[in-house]
Amino acid sequence: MGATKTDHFTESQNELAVLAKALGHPARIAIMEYLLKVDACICGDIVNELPLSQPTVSQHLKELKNAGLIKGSIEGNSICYCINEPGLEKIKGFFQHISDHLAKKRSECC
Amino acid sequence: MGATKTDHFTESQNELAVLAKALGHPARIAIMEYLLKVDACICGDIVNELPLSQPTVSQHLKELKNAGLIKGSIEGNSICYCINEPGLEKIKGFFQHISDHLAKKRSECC
DNA sequence: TATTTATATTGCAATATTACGATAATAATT
DNA sequence: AATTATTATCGTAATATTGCAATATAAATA
Repeated sequence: MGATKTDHFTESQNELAVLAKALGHPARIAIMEYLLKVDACICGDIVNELPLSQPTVSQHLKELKNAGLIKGSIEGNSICYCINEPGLEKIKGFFQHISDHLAKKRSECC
Repeated sequence: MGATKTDHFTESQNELAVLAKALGHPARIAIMEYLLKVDACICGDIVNELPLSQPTVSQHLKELKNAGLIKGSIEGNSICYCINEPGLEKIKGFFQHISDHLAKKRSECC
């Protein structure tokens, strides 16, 4: 055991879980916030912003990229990272949906 | 190693990471969706809805509760679970914030 | 072409997560 | 009081994640 039973859940559920999981680490939240703060593509000084080694940061960036939350394009000998909107909209939509639903039904529960 | 360096990040970053991590499993997404679908407190048939054993589901419910995404109150000999709005609003706010910010700056990036 | 700069990959140790059988705990019912 | 129903906890095996040193890769520059 130890492996998630992904094939027992819907594609949508797995997809949302992948997105949420990618954000389930403070370093990756910090990366997203930093990319947002600088208001543009940022070419690699993310390592200086975080209290983690270069290989570790690189790994976190890879996970965010795999999940579709950021994208990186080669820019000379450095890499330009920025937020990938479609991925973000997908997970935002999930919370919006829940929130809208709750607004209608608030009184019935607990 | 293997332990997250939580003390190197802000409280807000850690808090968001905890919420996102709690949703980083398809079973826990499925639980949230189910609680939403039934429109009310649900007394324990979550186990029947999921392709997982009772102890495993109980563990997932505990994680969602610890993260503040659901709440459970004792109702006779069963337990009434439902979505905890404040936790949900917190993580929704994070995505809303990013989304709003991106809407303004879209043209500058990538 | 050698060197520097920037990022990725590999390998490994420490720790965390996932899943479930067995069992415990609690309250309702008989 | 014994039984049943419902949920939680313990113990444990399998797998995943986290973090970093060492190393590799790739592009710019001297």
